[in-house]
This record gives sequence, C-alpha cells and structure tokens, in this order.
Amino acid sequence: MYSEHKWTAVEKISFVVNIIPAGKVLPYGKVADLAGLPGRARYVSRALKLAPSEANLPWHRVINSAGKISFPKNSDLFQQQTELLRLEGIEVNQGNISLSKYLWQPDLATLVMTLPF
DNA sequence: GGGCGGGCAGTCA
DNA sequence: ATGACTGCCCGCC
Repeated sequence: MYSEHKWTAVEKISFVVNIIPAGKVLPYGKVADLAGLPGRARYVSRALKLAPSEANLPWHRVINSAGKISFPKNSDLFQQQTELLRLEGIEVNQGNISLSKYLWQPDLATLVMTLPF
C-alpha cells in the first residue's frame, strides 16, 4: 500500500537516528545525508535539540565529523553523552571517539529498503 | 503576517 | 588549527 504521508525533515532525521545501532556512532552530516537532506548537518543538531524526550532518540550516537562530542567539555550534556556511549561499549577519551572503530557503515542496499522515504 | 538579523549539538578547505 | 561558509529556526521590529 502506498502511503501519502509526507515526511517532514524532523521525521526523517528522527528515523535515521533511531536506526543507528547501539555501539556505533554517526556524524551529523551523515545523518543528514541518509535522511535525504545533504548539507543540512546543522539542522540535524537543531532537530535533536527540539525533539521531544518522549521520542527516546539515541541522540548520543550522533557526533561531529571530527569524531568528537560536540559539547563543551564541562557541560552536563558532554558528561551524559560520554556515559551513554560508554554504556554501549564505546571508548571515549576527552570527548574523542575512534571513527575507524565505531563509525556506523550501513549496507546501503539494505538501508534503501529500510527507509520509508 | 512578512522581512531581517543573530545564533547554532556542523563541515570543509 | 583557523576561518569561511552553510541552512534554517526564532525573536524582534
């Protein structure tokens, strides 16, 4: 059955963030790409900030393209994100995460069939 | 409402 | 590492 539903940018972003597996991370820019919104990395951060907590998004799995946590080192959010990532077995040193170890590299063919948009 | 300016959990050269 | 550039939301005329 076709759905007439029009996916909003926020919905697409939420969807992509939701399918990042535990123990993996994805940069803002990649999230935007997979959501079909190339060049809109900043909008991803904005969307995450505005997303209702009830959505239970694994926001902590989104980091910047340099492989770092995008919060000031003394902030609560920085601490939270560090802890959440460690709970999933990801090594975090001073906000740095090894992309070569933890970058999510989805099989694109599978992904295309997974995304509803 | 419409328009403009500032700010941002980013990215790339 | 630094700076230029971006897309878009939000608050204020």
